[in-house]
Amino acid sequence: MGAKRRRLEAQQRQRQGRRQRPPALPRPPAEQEERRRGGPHAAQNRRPRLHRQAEISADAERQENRRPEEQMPPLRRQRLQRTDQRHPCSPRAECLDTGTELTARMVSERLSKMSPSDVPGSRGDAQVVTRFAPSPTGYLHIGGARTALFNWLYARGRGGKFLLRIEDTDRARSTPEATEAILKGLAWFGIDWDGEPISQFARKDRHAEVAHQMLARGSAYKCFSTQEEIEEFRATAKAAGHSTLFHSPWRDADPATHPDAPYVIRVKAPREGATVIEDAVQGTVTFRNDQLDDMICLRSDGTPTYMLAVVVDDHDMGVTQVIRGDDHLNNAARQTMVYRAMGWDVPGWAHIPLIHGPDGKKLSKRHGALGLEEYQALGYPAAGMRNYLARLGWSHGDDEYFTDAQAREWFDLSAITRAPARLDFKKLENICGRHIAAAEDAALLHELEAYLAASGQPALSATQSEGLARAMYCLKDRAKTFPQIIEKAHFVLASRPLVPDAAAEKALDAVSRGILSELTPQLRSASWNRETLEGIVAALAEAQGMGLGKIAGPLRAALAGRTVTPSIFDMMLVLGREETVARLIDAAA
RNA sequence: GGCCCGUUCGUCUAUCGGUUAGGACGCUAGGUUUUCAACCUAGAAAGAGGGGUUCGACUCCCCUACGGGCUGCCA
Repeated sequence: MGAKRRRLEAQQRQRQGRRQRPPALPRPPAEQEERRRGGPHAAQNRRPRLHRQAEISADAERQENRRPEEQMPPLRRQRLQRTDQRHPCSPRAECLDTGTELTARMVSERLSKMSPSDVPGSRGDAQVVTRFAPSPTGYLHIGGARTALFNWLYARGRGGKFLLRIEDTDRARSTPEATEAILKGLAWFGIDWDGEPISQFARKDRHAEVAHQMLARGSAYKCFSTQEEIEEFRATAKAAGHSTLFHSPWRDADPATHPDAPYVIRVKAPREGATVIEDAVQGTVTFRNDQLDDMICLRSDGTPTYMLAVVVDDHDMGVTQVIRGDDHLNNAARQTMVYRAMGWDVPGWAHIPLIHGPDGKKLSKRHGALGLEEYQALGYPAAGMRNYLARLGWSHGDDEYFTDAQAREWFDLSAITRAPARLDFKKLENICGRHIAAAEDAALLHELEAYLAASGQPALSATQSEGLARAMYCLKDRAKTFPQIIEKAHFVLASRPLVPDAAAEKALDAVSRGILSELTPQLRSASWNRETLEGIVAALAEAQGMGLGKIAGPLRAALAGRTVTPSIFDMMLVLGREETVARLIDAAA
């Protein structure tokens, strides 16, 4: 309920933010800076904040949140991770030791080794910087593709930068193949990114460095509690019906009492007050700090946790808006603690709802296509996918069909819906059909050839390709997908002698064949243009005392060997006199 | 258990307290038509439930129900 209102407020704020950069209300320096940099958030909320702040503890006041990460396959990803992850045999340390070669080869090492300030989009510029941060553990999920699209549209529509970061810190599940699949998927989708993709794993030393800086600043501490102790605590708390948030006994311990044992570094989170997330999509979301625990930043093996890595990377990359799945909304509050601990500006947040299957349930394998490449293999054009996906969960008035340029111009975080949307293949097809009809013939042919390759079908011969190019004009306005173009293009892809399918066979009965043979001599001497051909066929129909429809059926069957084709006149024009006559003779025989 | 988010036609959505609740996809019925697609006309189709606030709530507040997320030395 309050949602809508919040959204409206956010919109207003956003509008203001865009017009008048500097925030209207007084905010802490850090926030102002952030607002100046970012678009949306910038404005985001501010209004309720004043009151709230009064009741929030001093250090909780500048909370905002932000942070990125994430990526995509929100839906089932969690499940997979959970199961995989809890696997007893996935000790991170081991993976780290032996997994070096797992680093995706497509992820530039050079970049990975750059110092933070060399990373594209580094602070300083006032421009918008967004990023897409997928985990290379599989294909590019359709939901992830949409997240990438939103980030891309937002940045590109504002002259900003769109970066790509591969979250490959899970050495056991990350593979170079998956990274490649993701990059390829994005390339097909038509989304380009600035600079080289960044490997999160390659930045682990920087993450550790930040963890130690927090330690030095006193905003983090060493915790020597063992996992067994923590588990035991949780079990007991749960049994007693209490909160399972773990409060480390080492939080305020005297360093002199520190044992010589493995430890993790935890953020010293505020325990009073609240952390407020100003989200461009979700509105103002408040979390009581006593609901947040001292999350671990650095594991006992010295590797960073996702919560830390994501914040450090987004900060170093200069990300101004974090647009990700709403399954991370809670994380935003926790990640905010790291930003505050380091004294960094919190980016603008935008947690978008996930995509559900046609039945309203979380998208899963039983819904069919999950990976973007599957959609390519199914024959949907990329432009149509972009349009459809952009419109799913986001709207711009009554506009349903639009170009990339319009999407970039119109896209706005405040117009994103907060409820999850379902995939509707009928509408997807409708939109795709419009894009195919509007596409240029040559471009369509290229994409169609890519479709054939992606779906494992044989490539076109030079003759077929040439024929398709000539026929495209009469194929594209009656097909919604590439398979449909192929179907209707059978007349130009097949060569004599044509083998009619059952339906076409039926149309070529004895009577029909007789009529066709009367047509042949007339066509031999006709001038080959539409008017003449239409006149000849119409005259023949009249002479036979039948309508054009009666004669078009057999003619269609003879020319294409199919019953679903372009107009018979278009086929004759594309095929030419010689081929047309030859096919009629074949059929009449 | 605790915290957070969500809920308008079948689906995607519009709606900034006052509308006959609009559009699109899909569907139904007609029309056009050389098949398919397209196109034209018409139609069916929605505010989860309950309390408030208000002259007036889809819009604001609360509760309930249902759905989702988080609650890890996962990301």
